[in-house]
Amino acid sequence: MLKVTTAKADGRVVRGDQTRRAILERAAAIASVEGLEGLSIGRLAGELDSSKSGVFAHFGSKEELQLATVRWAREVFVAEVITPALRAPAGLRRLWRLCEAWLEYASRPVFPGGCFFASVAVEFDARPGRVSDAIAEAHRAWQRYLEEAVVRARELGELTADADPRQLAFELDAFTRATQDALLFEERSVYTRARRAMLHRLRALATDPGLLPKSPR
Amino acid sequence: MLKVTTAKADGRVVRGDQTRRAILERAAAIASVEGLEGLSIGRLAGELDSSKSGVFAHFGSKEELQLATVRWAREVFVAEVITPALRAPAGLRRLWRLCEAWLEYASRPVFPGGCFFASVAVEFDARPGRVSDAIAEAHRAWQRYLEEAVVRARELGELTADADPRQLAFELDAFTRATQDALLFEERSVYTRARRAMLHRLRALATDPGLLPKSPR
DNA sequence: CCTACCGATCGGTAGG
DNA sequence: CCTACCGATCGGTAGG
Repeated sequence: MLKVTTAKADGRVVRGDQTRRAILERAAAIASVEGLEGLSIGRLAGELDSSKSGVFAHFGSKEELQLATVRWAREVFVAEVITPALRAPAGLRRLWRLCEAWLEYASRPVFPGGCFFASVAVEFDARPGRVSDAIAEAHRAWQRYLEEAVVRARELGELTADADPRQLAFELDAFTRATQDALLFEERSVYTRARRAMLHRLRALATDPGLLPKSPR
Repeated sequence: MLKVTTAKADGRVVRGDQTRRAILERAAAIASVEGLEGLSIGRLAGELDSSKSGVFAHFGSKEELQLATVRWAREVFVAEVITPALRAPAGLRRLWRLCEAWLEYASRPVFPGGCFFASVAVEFDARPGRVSDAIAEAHRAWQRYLEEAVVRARELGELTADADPRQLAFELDAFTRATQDALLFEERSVYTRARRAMLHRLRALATDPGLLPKSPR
């Protein structure tokens, strides 16, 4: 107990947290390219100029490292996509900003392998276990968030009453994920294509298309 | 040379081909779940009650095994999706059969991990090399095939002139791939959702909606 | 096709 | 946080 206090006092806990964050940042980047199974503790240590056991000690098992990486990526996703969209007024404009923020997040790219969740969701979709569950939960949360944004836009009368929130969220999500091809083909035009598809779909259901951008970029 | 002839005569080459096909069938099934990197020669041998070197000898390297598996999966895809659609008359009906055959292929499922190409395309999208190239080429061929089906339907006057083939192919392909969620969430309703999305999109562009199925199933 | 092996790397542990 | 190690498994080879 005294030791913990001492550790805090001399900054060791703070340094430990910074190291942990540095590990997770690198882990998420690697996993977006190589997958969460392809992510190895030895390689991670090598890239961070640390020892294997030094990395290992922060998590206790590979599965815990994977789970912590999923949680970290989720925080990045919220900061990059959800938070920026909250600056737009609720309703259709926020729904659109959500779509646009996703495109920016995927195309910048924030993770070198494109959207972290698009990559690992496919990797774990046919595997059982806690990591798969955590990925599925994060993915579902994003789809629910999109769906709720549709519901809100409809409540505000900015989408027609016959817009099916679950169906529309599915379609918008499908367009975002299809942009993963940009990496495989090294062709960025797919982001424009996704943007056009989303805009076209929303325009058809909008009561006031003026709330959406004018031209397909 | 004489030896080769003898081998043919006593059926060894035929048996070799059968073994090779059995290996590739299993390899494609494993890879759709674990990925083409997660596919190991040792595990493959174990599942086939063979020895590691017995499997290895058929391909010479892991990369050649991966390439042969991609070619095999491509043949399966053609037999399951392209060939059935050719029974429909050219134009909008064939385009629709193509979409429907894809849904059946993915949902049956032909591969335990869903669509083989949807799985490995994401796995290899940020990696260089021959395997990635082969996957990209197969994926592109499917998109081109969809696009050509759109062009043909438009030439026959069954789709309006303003239907953009590349854009429409992108959107239909996006809906097919979003069905991969069915495995992650263990929820088959996503196939119905994809079907509805495709049908809705095609109806809006069809000059005679009577060529498409009446009700969204 | 087999057994028997190679060096490298994996996740994880012991002891400090 | 480190070095040094464990058994298991990887892709690949030798020799038959």
